[in-house]
Amino acid sequence: MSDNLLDKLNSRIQEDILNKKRSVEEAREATGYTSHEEYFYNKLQDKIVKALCIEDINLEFIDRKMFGADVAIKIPGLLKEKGAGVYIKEVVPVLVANLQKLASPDGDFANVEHKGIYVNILLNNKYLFENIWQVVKMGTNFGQSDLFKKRSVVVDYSSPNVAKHLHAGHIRSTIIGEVLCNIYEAVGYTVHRLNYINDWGGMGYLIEGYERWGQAKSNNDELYNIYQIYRRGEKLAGSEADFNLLTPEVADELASYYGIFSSFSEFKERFEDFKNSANSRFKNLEAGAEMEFALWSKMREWSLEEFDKFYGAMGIKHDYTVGESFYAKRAKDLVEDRLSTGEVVLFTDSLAESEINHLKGLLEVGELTEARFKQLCDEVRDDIGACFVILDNHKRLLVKKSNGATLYAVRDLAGIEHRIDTFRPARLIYETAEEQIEYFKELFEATHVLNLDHNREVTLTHLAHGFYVDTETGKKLASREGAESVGNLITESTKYFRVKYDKREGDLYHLSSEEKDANSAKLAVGSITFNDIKQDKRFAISLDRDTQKSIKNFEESGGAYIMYSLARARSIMRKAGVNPAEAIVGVEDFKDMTEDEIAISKRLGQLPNVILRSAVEDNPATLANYLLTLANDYNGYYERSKVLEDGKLPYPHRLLITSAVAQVLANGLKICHAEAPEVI
RNA sequence: GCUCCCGUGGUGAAAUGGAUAUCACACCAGGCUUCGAACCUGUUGUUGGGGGUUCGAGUCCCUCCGGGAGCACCA
Repeated sequence: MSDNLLDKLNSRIQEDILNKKRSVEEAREATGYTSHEEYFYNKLQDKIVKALCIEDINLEFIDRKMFGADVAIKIPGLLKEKGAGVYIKEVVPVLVANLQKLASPDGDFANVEHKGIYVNILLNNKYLFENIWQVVKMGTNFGQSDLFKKRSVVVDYSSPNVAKHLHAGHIRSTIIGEVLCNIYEAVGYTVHRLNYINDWGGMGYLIEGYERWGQAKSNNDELYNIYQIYRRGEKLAGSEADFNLLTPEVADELASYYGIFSSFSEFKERFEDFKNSANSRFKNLEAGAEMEFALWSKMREWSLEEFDKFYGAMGIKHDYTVGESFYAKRAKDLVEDRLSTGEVVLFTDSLAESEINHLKGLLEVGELTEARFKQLCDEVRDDIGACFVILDNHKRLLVKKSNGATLYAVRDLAGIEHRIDTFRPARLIYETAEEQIEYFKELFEATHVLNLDHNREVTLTHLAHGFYVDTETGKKLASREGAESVGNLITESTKYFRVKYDKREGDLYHLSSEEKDANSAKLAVGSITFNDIKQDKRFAISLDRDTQKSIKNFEESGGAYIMYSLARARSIMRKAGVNPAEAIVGVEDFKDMTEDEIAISKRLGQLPNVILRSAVEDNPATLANYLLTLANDYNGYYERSKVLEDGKLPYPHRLLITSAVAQVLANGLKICHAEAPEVI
């Protein structure tokens, strides 16, 4: 064991990770699994598969009003093999004949008919009603499945930077990541939620900056200031044109940071001096020097404190918070190890020469312009002396600078190695903004070149979400504006809902002020979440500069709509005051089920498969849209069919349906990270 | 310039290659003495252009047009 402070810290972190891993696994096992085979939809499919002796069938619930049937069967494989003409004329009639044997007025199927490429089945209402029963009987387990049992997945989401503020992009990553974790858990995965903090690259600048300009304010704002000063200096030192645009005031301000200067070259010198000090700070930090290490530890804490406020308000809890620093040492070793095996390559003059020859070839066949060719050649020459992982198509991933320092890419590779070896996951997922798409593609390719994924034993996935964009300009929000939104979003949104509460009248709303606040916060979190997940994650979400307008958009995203529907259903159940399972005794004839009830029954039965689809497609929007549709179905039903009349229950089955809808909405919302208040 | 992503009503979105393209918001017209009106009912209005593959295309392929992002020895 080394005396290096960082090594000591990291071995403690490693121990924590292993302990936490055990408790995550135990918690998963303790939760138990719900068999996917038990569901109405799957039993129905099984019945049809057995009757037809064909495995590859495709079932779809359809609208009885429109098609006069409830289920449409398509057999894609056979359709393709035989061709549509033969399939319709010869195959479908046989299928229909086979299934018709099962149809009877008292059985499950009322009628089977041929409609083009489909076989349509009309179900008996009593059979459909079993579906509703199943929801009520399974309760909170309804929707869960065991399809990915005994497999684990590591999800890396949120991933903020020390000394920077959380910006709008982090909100999306955090929300989408969290909901995806819930979805994976619902289909049986053991899920490891991981937050990767960028706390290493650039820390030399922050430490040196803090020593020079710090005001001991001990928070993330302070660090962000220092970071800004450094960035301004770097930008000016890099461009004489920008330097010449300096106003005297700004020049004076910079002089107070970097020292007096009277020309561009002098400023460059001052900045160079700062940079050199910063680099030696970083070397000290890496070596575990006490002063630098102590300051770095504090800085980390200041930033984490700020991030935790947001996570706390959103109710997000990662299982592991791991810094880039955790992988720093392994990253260096990884490069050295793989240099010796030849998987990491030192870019030499002769390699550069052959690369330039390749570019010449492209120039000759006209794939490159002369200017582009020159630019690429310069890049190739710059790369001499640095180390790379060589990828396909003449791409290369930089892993070690010519001055010997490693880069974030290597720490990411070390991170992948560590996660794979620690968790042995079936999947390793990164949820970030779309700007990193290319980078992750190369990173994963390098992972495979180095065989860190054990011959693709692990599926690596980068999920990219679109930016929040400014409604007016259509452009990505600047991070400063984003930071402001994060600070305000939740509190402002909570206020917005609180005002609505105060406008309410009636017995239902006699809540204490604290209860109203707590419920408003739930509505705020649920609405913000829904706004992020209701659409395909790849798309940009526009955020108005006017916070009030943004909040209005959140409400309209549908989260509040679903929560309202649920609160109303629950209210009816409270008023009825009976357990639906008891009320239903005696209801035997469901011939009178309305169109609404038939539609709702089929909709309810889809939840398990909707969750499964969300999991397989890594897309929370599928689930979110399903819940919106169900809430919509239910609200229409609510208006048309009363459950209670004068406090009595003339149609007990309506209470059962209400109860089933409430259960499905509640289960779905929970996965969507939106907890509905009892009273809205 | 090169690479990637996206074009569906006025707006934001949905739609394993399949039936009459669905939903919300907005607009307009109705509906609370009625299980909770943060709701419901109704009206208007849509697959960027052009080719192709297919029995069948919003979905797949080509091309053009439009919007966004990435192209650091930064993270």
